Amino acid sequence: MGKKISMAVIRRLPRYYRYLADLLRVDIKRISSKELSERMGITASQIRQDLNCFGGFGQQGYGYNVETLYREIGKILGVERRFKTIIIGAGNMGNALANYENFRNRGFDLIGIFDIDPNRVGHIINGIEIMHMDKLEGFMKNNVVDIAILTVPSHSISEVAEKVAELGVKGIWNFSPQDLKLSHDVVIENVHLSDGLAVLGYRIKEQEQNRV
Amino acid sequence: MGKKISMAVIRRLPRYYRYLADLLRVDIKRISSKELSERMGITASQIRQDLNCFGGFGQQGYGYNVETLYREIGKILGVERRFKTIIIGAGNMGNALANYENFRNRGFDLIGIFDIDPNRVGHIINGIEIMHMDKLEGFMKNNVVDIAILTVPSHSISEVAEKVAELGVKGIWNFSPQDLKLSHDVVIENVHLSDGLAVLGYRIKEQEQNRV
DNA sequence: CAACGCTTGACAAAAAAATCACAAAGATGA
DNA sequence: TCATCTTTGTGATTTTTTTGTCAAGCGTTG
Repeated sequence: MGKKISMAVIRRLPRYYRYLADLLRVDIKRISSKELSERMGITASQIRQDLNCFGGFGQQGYGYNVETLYREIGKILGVERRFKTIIIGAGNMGNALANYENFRNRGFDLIGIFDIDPNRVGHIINGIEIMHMDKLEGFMKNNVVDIAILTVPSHSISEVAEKVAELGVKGIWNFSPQDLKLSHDVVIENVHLSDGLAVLGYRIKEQEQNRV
Repeated sequence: MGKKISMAVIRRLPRYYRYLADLLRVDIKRISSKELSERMGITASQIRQDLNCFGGFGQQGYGYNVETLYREIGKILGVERRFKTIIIGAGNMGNALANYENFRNRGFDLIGIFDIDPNRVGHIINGIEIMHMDKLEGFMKNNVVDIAILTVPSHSISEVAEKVAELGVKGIWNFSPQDLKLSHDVVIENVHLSDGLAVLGYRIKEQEQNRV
């Protein structure tokens, strides 16, 4: 296993995974890179090359078996593994994420929700009671927590991130507009929703100009 | 204006914009590509090349004037322009987005929220009353709507998207896990939150293996 | 005001990513 | 069974993106 796979490929995998799930749902058993490429709007060549990074799942003259391919990509992404997950920050975004059913299907088990606001503590979201931040340390010493989803205000993001990192979290999903960088070797995914919106604005502006 | 700017560059602009806002906040007047590169964790060369796509904002021996650069990037992204925006789907995610104050600062004015659920209609989010989907068409004929944020369930996403496209929306910000593709020339940004989470899972798995 | 140091903008080089093209192998059908 | 058709996997090629380099220009200092 010498060759390392580029992030560009990895970031496409969830998309393949989604499309394959769609195919399974409508009971399509096999798919060629060509047909998949048409559905996804990328080149067949790219699909073949991407999938080949992980081994030859396809068969000449036949294509790919949808179920096998789905399972294999799932394995690569780690869907078979369960990640114990907590949410810190039970505001609107925390709420929305806590209620997002898809996460469980993808291997992420929500086991705790924390907030600093006493008015929120005690409320139940999606079957889980919101705990006060004071309880975080104790909770994390009694439970293995793999991932912390941070939906706290910008001004406290780095403090909270440091804390969960020290307490042994393996990954952080950061929803604050502030980029996170930690000394610990914790994997971080920054989301930055509004960046996407800004790009949307740019593209609209550009299209309006081009139409003239 | 012959040369076209690559998406790779565009997608970095909001990040520059954020960092510059941070600098302004702490009253830093000037910044060199070298120092900015250290803060952002990218190469100085890339920063200079990116910024140069839009014209020479910098000055030899001095660096970049933070405020000027901030304003210029804002202009490129279209922050000075206002986008009239509606949200369709007042569930948890729609709620979270409706309450996200940052949007207004970035040029996006929320002027309407719609939902199909009669129990939600009439409630007020962030000063705006949720209207029933039946009212959408009338609303869009009486108001210019630039952007529709779609936080509806997957099964109705394409129907709703088609509708707002026909009614003249210029951009769609799609939060459903389903990729959107329309015939109309509407600009679409798909979000796919859970893709990011899946990548986080992959990276954690990978790091665990490498540590062995 | 001259000399020095810093930093940009531009171009060149390198690296990474995407695409092309085709031999090889399995599927299909007569 | 055999010929034909389809489609993969892969090395070569092209394109895109990132990084490196340096002359030229500006600011700063004495």
